Amino acid sequence: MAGNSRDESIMKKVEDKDCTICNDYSKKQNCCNTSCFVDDELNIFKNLNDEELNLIVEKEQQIKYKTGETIIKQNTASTYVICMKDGFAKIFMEGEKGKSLIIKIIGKGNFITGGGLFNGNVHHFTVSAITPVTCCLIDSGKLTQLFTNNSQFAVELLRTHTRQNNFLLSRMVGLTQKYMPGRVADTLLYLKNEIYKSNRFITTLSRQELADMSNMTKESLVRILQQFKESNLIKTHASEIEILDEPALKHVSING
Amino acid sequence: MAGNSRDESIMKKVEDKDCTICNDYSKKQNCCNTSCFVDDELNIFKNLNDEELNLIVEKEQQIKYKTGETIIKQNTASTYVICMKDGFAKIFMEGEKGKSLIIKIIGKGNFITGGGLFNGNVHHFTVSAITPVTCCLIDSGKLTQLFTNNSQFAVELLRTHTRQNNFLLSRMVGLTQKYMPGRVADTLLYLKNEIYKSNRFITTLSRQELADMSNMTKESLVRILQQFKESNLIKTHASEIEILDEPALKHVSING
DNA sequence: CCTTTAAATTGACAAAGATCAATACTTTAG
DNA sequence: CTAAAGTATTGATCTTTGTCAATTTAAAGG
Repeated sequence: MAGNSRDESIMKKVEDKDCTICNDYSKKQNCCNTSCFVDDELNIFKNLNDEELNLIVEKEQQIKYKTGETIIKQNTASTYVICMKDGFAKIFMEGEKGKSLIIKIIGKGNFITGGGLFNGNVHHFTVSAITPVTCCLIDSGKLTQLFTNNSQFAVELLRTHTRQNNFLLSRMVGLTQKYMPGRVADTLLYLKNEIYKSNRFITTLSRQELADMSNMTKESLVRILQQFKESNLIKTHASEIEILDEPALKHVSING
Repeated sequence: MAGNSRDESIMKKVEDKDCTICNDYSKKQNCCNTSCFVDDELNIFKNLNDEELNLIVEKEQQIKYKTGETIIKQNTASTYVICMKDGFAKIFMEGEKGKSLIIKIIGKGNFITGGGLFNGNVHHFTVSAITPVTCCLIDSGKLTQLFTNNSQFAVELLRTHTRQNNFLLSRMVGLTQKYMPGRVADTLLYLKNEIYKSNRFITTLSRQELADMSNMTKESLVRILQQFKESNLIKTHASEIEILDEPALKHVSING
């Protein structure tokens, strides 16, 4: 969780440059711009025209967070929709007794709208950076303006929310009905397929965080990883994890 | 789960009448009509004008289900939004190994849109009647039409979805981070405050179903109820449950 | 390179919760 | 009213998972 001074110094360097987009020398950070939005199926802004896109990013700056910094704090209100431009963050809920439950990891191109859009704007989760993060904060008031003229945009937002809903439902069943090995298998497959997109990856997630994703203690998580290693399902060296036998992990996920 | 023949006979009688709304004697069931929608804050149709409301209910009939009948089956596609007109239903997920997790109970005035609205229309949960149910099935294609002209309606739908999202998040934390007494307390408080709206209620939910709401076995649920009775938090006679000490139950919910 | 601190791992033990089996109620069907 | 079937309750026992303490490994700062 502690700040990382090497990352920090690199960031400072970047921040010291003037805005490369608008060339306003009074600005020490890049502005947001339409390139902030990855051009994929999940982009809620994909149906907007240039004029609409510009309305959204107008006057917004990119914000940078260091590893461990809180981007959104649970139970506080904010009127931002966040678009991740670079880096990874964890979305998690802080329960009583200091326990955390990590709902998902977000990366480049992902949006965070879940909180209380049109609904009091209170966020029911905390978002914090697990690597240095660059993101755009878009005032959600601007979204409302778009609704009037562009119903396709509303459909897109609704689609995002039903998708999120279904994700939460399947996660809920997984967390409540599977034994520990099944839940750890799910976490590993999620990281491989959704986040790092590689069989072998170096993660900045600690064992405690992997445990928070799998709803168990760090000790239990370590023991399950150990079992997986002994069965040759995975290989690990400190923060590097390699999936050796995905079919077997899937089998554990379903039957474990 | 088995059908209830007394309920059935009553329903048959109702079904044999002609439509009391449109007086079309060829119809053996009531049509849907604008009175299907309860006039409260959660009504997603509250901002529609008469013309729009009529578009929605036009040609739709009320459908009746018997206790135990399946209204929506998990992993099937349907293009309906369901509006509950009478009775109660449970929304639950069927996991592997035959285990069920009841997400919530719905009653008069509630809508079911969660599934895959604008998103493939596949429902990720099963809905089944826990009492005789009357509901309207509204073709979701009609909703799309409304978007073009009424952006306020889109906002309303989004609001429903963010609310559902936040509900799922808090339920997820409750189910994963609380001990059994806390989870049972949550279930009882939910039934009292959200469903039956009375300290004393007779429920058609079996102990198994109460357990499915609390993520535990029926035996464990019974034991916790027994403890609550011994501590004078509740009183039970078969299917009747009475909350005697709500503050204490809330205390168990938070600290249990 | 060494010191200090944090993170990861391991083992022994305790607690929470599930399973299994037996018994007691309730409800339904005749 | 009574038998049969389903549901609820209880106790004994086993499994899963968490807790605590000790040890090892890795990382950060000088």
